[in-house]
Amino acid sequence: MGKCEQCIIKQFNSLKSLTKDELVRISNCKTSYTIKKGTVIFEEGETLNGVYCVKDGICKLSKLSENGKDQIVKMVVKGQLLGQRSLVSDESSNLQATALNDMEVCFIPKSEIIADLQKNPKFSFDVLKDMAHDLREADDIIVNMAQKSVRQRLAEALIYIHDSFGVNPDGTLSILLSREDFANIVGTATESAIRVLSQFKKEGLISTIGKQIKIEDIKGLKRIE
Amino acid sequence: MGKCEQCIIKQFNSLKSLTKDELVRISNCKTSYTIKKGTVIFEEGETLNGVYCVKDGICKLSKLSENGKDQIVKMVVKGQLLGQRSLVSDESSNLQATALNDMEVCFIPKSEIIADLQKNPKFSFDVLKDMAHDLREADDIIVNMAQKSVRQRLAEALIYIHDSFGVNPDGTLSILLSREDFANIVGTATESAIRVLSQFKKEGLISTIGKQIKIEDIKGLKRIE
DNA sequence: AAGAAAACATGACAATTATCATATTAAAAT
DNA sequence: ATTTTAATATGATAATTGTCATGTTTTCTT
Repeated sequence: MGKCEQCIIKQFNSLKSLTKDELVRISNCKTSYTIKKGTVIFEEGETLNGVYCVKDGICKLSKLSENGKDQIVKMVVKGQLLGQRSLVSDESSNLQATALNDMEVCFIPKSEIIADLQKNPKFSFDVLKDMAHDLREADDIIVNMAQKSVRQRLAEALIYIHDSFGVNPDGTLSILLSREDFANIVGTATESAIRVLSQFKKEGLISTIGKQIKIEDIKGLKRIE
Repeated sequence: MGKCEQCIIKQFNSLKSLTKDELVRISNCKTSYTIKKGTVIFEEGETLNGVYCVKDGICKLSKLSENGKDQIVKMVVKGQLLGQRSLVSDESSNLQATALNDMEVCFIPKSEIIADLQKNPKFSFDVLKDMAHDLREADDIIVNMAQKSVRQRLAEALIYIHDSFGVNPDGTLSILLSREDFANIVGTATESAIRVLSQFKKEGLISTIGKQIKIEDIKGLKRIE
């Protein structure tokens, strides 16, 4: 029983519906990679012929807009899959994936898994549930982007990162992002993100230890309007 | 062979993978409705126990934000399904559906179609493809909302409506929206939407016949930065 | 350890967008 | 047909956010 089998089950929780045989076969043809921080894993427009299973590290999924800014749409962490949509659609990727720190991934060729998707209805129904959930999340992001201020969006981004990816033993956010990354998550200028974070600090909502951010008053952040 | 069978095949183009037997059965248990303009078909938080198949008319899918504004996330027209996600997820709807004009719909109970989704792998794979496509579109909207100006977003909304839903014989957009609806699509104040549309008119990019809008210079709209 | 480069920070100002006030016009109701 | 209501329009102003300049700190390189 390969290590990939366990890894894959945890994340893409749809994969729990695969049979043992299916998992073993997939596990056998995986390839492991180490990806260095800052590396572009795949680019916008690139055709993916498989999925990456993230064993360790974090990456961002972003899309370049015409004004040259890179909008971060989603972050993928240890225990999740990268490039799921390539399994289902023949279109090229609409997003770029970039490692935010050193990563360990394993690659599963599309050819290995697509037959399961088409033959195992329970499996594909589970994947469907996953996508429906992603779609719902995307709706929420659209509304936030359209209706909320930079201050609100940044507060929510901090809360989201805190709740979804957790904190280090010292209470700082476990994911270390540059100010530019924060700007690209909330869709604002880097200077604006810096200013708002400074403001949060002055107000005692967050504190910083070097580049690390610690949320001091999560209720206060939630109260921002 | 019921009329619904044809209707359903056209739109949710995933339904093409259903067998004839499956379609006939579904067709038999459908219920037809007439929905008047302005009617709320379902609300945010409501649990849907089926899908609506739009035979005629248009509706908007929107989500109320905390500031009281209603962000339009998607528009559903004749030949499309409404509430697909309820088939797949047990979560309640995150969106509200409101008829933009008088509509003809038929309702298919979830119980009738869910078994097919779980037993017919080709069918559910096709649905999966559809959702992957929707997700890609949602990414694009997020980037637009985050990175583009109101002027750009409104120009793109006009082009989108023009290209996706077509025009009347006199060249006006076939979908008639209020200025407030336009504001809620691009995520801005009603006054701002009105101002930008007036500006477009002054610049000769669009013209108006009453409330109807006609695109006069689509290349000009696309050139807006 | 010193220098170069990148990231962070902040001020000054411009551009964009929201809000409030108030007309004007169009649509609906009686 | 006339009143009432809702939608459209526009000005004035405030608030938010972006851009450019510049300085400081941190990180990386050699």
